[in-house]
Amino acid sequence: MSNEKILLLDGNSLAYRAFFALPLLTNEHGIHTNAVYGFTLMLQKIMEEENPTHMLVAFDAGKTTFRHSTFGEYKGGRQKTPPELSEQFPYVRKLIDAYGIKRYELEMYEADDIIGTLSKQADANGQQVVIVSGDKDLTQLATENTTVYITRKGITDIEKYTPAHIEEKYGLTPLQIIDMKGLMGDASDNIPGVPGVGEKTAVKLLKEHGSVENLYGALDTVSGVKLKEKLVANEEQAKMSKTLATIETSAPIEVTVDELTYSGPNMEAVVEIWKELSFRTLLEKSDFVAEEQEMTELNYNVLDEIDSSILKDQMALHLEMYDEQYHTSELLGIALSDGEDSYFIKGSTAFQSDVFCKWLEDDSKQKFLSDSKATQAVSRKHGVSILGTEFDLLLAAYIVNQSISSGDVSTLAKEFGNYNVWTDESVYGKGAKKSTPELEKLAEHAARKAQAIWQLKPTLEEKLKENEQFALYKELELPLASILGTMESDGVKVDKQILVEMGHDLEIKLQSIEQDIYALAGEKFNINSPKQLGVILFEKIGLTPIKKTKTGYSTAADVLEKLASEHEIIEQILHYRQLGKLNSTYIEGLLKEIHEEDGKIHTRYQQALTSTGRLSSINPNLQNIPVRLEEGRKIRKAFVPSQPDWVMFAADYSQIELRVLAHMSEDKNLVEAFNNDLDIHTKTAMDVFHVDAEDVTSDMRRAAKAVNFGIVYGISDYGLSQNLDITRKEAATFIEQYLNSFPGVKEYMDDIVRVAKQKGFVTTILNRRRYLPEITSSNFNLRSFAERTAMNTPIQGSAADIIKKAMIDMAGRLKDENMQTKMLLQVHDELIFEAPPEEIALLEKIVPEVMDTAIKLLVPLKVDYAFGASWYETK
DNA sequence: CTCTTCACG
DNA sequence: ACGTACGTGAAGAGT
Repeated sequence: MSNEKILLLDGNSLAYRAFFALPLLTNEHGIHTNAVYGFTLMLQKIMEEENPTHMLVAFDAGKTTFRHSTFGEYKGGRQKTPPELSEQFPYVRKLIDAYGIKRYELEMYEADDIIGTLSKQADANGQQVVIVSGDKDLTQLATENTTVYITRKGITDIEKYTPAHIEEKYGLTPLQIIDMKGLMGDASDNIPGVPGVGEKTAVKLLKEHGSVENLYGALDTVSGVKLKEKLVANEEQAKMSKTLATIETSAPIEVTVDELTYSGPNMEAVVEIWKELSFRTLLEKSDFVAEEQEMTELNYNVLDEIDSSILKDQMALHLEMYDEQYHTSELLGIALSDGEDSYFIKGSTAFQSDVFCKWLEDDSKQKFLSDSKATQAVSRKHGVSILGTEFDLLLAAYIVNQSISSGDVSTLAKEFGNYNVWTDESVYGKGAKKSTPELEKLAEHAARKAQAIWQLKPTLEEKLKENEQFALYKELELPLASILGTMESDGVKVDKQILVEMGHDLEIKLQSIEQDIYALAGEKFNINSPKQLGVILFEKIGLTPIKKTKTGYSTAADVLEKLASEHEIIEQILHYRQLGKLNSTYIEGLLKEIHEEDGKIHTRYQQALTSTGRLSSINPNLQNIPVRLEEGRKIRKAFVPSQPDWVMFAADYSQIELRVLAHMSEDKNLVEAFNNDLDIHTKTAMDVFHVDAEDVTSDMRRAAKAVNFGIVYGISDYGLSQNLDITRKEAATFIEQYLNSFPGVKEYMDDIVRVAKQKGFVTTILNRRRYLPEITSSNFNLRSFAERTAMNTPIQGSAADIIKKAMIDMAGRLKDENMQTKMLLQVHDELIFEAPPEEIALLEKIVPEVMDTAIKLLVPLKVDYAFGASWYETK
């Protein structure tokens, strides 16, 4: 008996298992990773448990095997390997190589046969063998020395087949498993067996007769007329099936067991693959990486004051805040790093140093930051404007890959291969347990961030240049960050009194509607609870549910509107909802956000969040202040200029997305329509309905408008039918008519999807990217969604590029003209300013001019503007 | 912490 | 046949 242990793995079978057991995961480049990930987990677990001295992973080679000459339809009718899995096999092989494990495949033979041949050899040598597969056929190889592990549900749950276990489970010997397969067949390999004989019958027959051959030698003794008939009719097939199910144990392989020695992984190579595939959990858990992390030396000093000698011409700078809301958060300290040495200065003491403040304001001293907008905003709060922002890790990372999961330095650093930063959560804790750590810990945490920012600059800049996105980052996003920071810091004045009064009115109305609803329902309930409301409407009152959600009846507005004629309670509920929303989100919500000191609201723009390149606005969201309904629109009366007699000035792009579409598709009809400044919805209606301009009814224009929206969103007949409340067929006709009238648009849409499939991403006018891994998915839903996104993102994203460029130009122009006017808000296609009255005339000239010429398109851009005493009046 | 609803472009 | 319009954030309910 040898103390060697041979581990033989069925590579194809395990990769398949992993693939179907785990959800489809992808890395940032859209490569699917779930099979590789699952395979890795299996490998890790089994090696840890078994401690093998020899290892081999066997693969199937090619499509045909010697079994096909016995039976042409062997494995016939099998579904093609999904492309999401096929693309992962090269990585599985690379991974096995990195682990230092031998792998083998052989023309005309399956992985089973390689494993069978080797296990027989090893068995003869008296070596211990463990076979791992997801395929139960392999259990025929079990012997006293050989155990067969078959994966059960999931990826790490395993059933161990020894001869004893097989005896217990089926009452058969391992070799009789072959006979069992011969009789019952195997649907997945298309092995026919004897029709009508399943596992139960097969086992019973084999217990009596021992083997297929013996059974057919003694057919007379088989009880049951039907069964006997079936056996007689399928004798040839049964014998052939047995042959097919038999694993070859003397395949002409060119490796021997002795060559399979396993001497441990090359962890560096393994980690390299993990990084490439973004296996974050494994990387974090890995001792190797942890060691690597420990090995990194960090020279950092905690300073009480700043000495001019530490301030270099280039430095990474990080302001450590207690929480994300940097407008109000406590400043915990400042970290600096020059790549060699790092420093930490507690609290805001650094800002008391003249040397430091001068350094910050010196344009020739380059600062490397992460989230320059936040850094500058906090510094501004301490009376210092940072100049010389040379690098912003957050923005660079976002441009390289829009799907970065979070903005903290640790996450960003990990994303690009730097594991030397602790997560904020591990330092501060989370939820109620969140607290500031002791000084040393805090200092090292912040210093590590500064050092990582320093180290990552070259990596990120190289990637940006490689992708031809350096200009987008350096000339658009980076300068925009400063402008947004100023807008945030300036804030917008909100008249508290107006909101409070509106709130009182709303409360009174709400109470009255509430009473009406209770009376109509015959009982009190929580109107804000869709669950309780559903019970009242669809069970108590007996209305017909139109739509369901995962959790019950849908009570969404579009559903209720269809029921409005059925019962008068519906109208009341819709009104209650509308007013309730105004009161809770906009009155109470906004009141909570007004800063005591200045009576202003300071939203935060998230510049590295959306997948299209738009901004988003939080705490509070000022990009969704009501406008469509008059009752809500009144909220805008509370948004007023910060100085007496000043006015609010708002300018918006008209139809920017359709103009972008005209530009990108170069559709003649659409380009001409904009060049002639036609009403685009009326023009669309004329083409879709084949009527003259004067015969376009308001309904036709409304439908045309919906079609235009649909085109921008990535058209689908279903979506349009829902929006217009028409049948899918009618919607499909509209779309067809549209695409006939605008053939360039159709061509563009087809092209963009094709390009997305080929490259894996789509781009905007300024070369912003969005990766769309799911566009090649075999899942219809995922694929369709990605296709619509491919059509929409270049349009929405290019529109975002344009207004961002306009904001930079606008800020420059206001400065050049020495104006007092302040840019306050951006709402995707509009800019809101506050201005002294004497500057209005100039604004009327320069705002449209600057916005129109931000980026030159094939068609003109059009800007509408208005001004008044409050945001409400800018219409 | 997820789901539903609803506000905006 | 599949079952969806694109992009966001906030509030309230209920697990």
